[in-house]
Amino acid sequence: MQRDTRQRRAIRRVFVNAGRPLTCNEVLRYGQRIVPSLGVATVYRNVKMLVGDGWLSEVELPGGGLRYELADRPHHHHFLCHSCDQAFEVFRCPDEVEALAPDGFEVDGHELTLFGRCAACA
Amino acid sequence: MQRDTRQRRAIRRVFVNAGRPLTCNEVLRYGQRIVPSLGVATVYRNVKMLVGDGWLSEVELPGGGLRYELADRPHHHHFLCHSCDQAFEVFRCPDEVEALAPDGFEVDGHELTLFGRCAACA
DNA sequence: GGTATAATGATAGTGTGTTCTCCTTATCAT
DNA sequence: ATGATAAGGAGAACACACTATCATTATACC
Repeated sequence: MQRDTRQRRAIRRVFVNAGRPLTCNEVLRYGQRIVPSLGVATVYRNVKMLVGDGWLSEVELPGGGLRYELADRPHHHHFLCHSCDQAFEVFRCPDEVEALAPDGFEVDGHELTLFGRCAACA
Repeated sequence: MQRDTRQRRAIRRVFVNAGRPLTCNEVLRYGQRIVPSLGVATVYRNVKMLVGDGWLSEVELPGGGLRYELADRPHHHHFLCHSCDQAFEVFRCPDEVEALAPDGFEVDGHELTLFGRCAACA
């Protein structure tokens, strides 16, 4: 069975409100504003489950540390602020990037990450 | 003082021969073909030192795990094979990627990673 | 409301990648 | 060749991100 707990609702709400990829740690911090007792294990468990359900998708940006975002977002890329370490979405995408690979290489995806300072930090 | 040891020469040679970004583990494995007794600590120590000297630079690709490559390479991007987990260089680059950032964001770098299967794995 | 049990949360445990310790070895200036 | 000491290597130690354990709590069905 699947129960609709306060914690799970809080975690989903955190992602909907954030509108950017979040680490489990960020989910924990933001989630605790809604449900103060929220624990790490619950965050990891639920994030994993939501990925399994196809509601979240994993985002791996340079710099390590898995992040997660809503799975239903249109194709986009990311901006990583090296001041606050937050990731943001970038909706413009250069065309035909996948044609850049050397001959003989099969491309099935790409990730473009811009680095710098976000609007809040700049 | 700085001594020119067999180990250090081997590590440099590994990078020159590889022509692609390497993890410390890869450096260890390849280096041991030249100096079989080569140990992990030595690899980490020397890689760190070579980065400090500006001879190597760090490459952070999605998926975690720091890689290192020769610092004097011209601007390029990377291809990450999800079959053998090796990284390769991609020398073509879409222009003006840094103009894609949202307003108010200061961009000072970018990383474009293509995913797929390398020529050897495909 | 009562009950079965899914889910939580504190904490211990795990795994992986990296660094430290410390004794031994090898390099280089003499 | 000798000696001072930088560097190496084995293994212990560490940091961290994540997972498992298990007693307790809360949900949802009756």
